[in-house]
Amino acid sequence: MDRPELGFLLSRLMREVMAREKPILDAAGLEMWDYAVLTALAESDAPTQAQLAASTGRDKTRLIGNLDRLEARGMVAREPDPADRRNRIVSLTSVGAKVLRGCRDAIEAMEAELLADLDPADRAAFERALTALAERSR
Amino acid sequence: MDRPELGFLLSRLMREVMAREKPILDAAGLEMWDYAVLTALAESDAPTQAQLAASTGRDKTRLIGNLDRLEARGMVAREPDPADRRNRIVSLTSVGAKVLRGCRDAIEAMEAELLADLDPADRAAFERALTALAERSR
DNA sequence: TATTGTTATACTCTATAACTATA
DNA sequence: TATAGTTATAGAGTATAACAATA
Repeated sequence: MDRPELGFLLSRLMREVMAREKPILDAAGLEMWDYAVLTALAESDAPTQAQLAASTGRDKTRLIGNLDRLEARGMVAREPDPADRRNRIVSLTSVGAKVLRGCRDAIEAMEAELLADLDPADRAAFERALTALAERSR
Repeated sequence: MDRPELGFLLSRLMREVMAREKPILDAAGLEMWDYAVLTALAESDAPTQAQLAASTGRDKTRLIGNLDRLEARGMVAREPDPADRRNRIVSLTSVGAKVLRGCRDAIEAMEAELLADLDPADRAAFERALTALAERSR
């Protein structure tokens, strides 16, 4: 039979990674999307919610529920932009940054373990190629 | 900021691959899951539907709709196992094999194009590592 | 009684379209 | 009127549990 396809291999690996991330996020009381939002905000504040939705790939209406929960728990702040009060500037709070840091560390450790058995050269090439390929979907 | 995470990169790439596969499958009138089922059956007939569900990662009840459609279009056959008539042996028909072959060729071409820009050594390492990693999720 | 396949029900997630407040 | 955010509605996808046939 033929070599397995990229989509097949990726979905398999994706399932594995998500399964290993889930207990980490559960422990922090975060959903997968909450985590994606916090990660995006760690890079820089979002000038509008619509922009945050676009940058995370989340639907703008569904993003609201995540922000509501994260704001209620003090992890993000939403403030009206003084220049145009229709916009809400979304930012990470120190609490959010701390929670994010904890998850990120645990996830990095999980990834290191997942990749540990690979030949070091293969591993570097894998990360390089994956980064380059992921760039395409912009 | 930190290096992007595996999950982030994988989901990005996954989205790109799926976007590129969609028009190919649309042209054949197949859903993503139909294609996964045909692919699994190409390797070998499924002795039971439950087993086919397990091997494709699909829910056993939702598999039924896919099989209904594929059977109606003559792409798969369901016959009761003479040894235990509760079981349905699912097999690929010649029509199904032909449709599958067409999609597979188109998808392989799409993948080749997607990977074309990579350094050849990186590409080989990427495929090797991805295959090894996907193996873990069994 | 236990198991395979099927159907039915409820639940979650997603997408679309109204609504409000600002401009 | 146009846009950002919100809410409400409808649709697709998923999971769970009941059902029929066979063992």
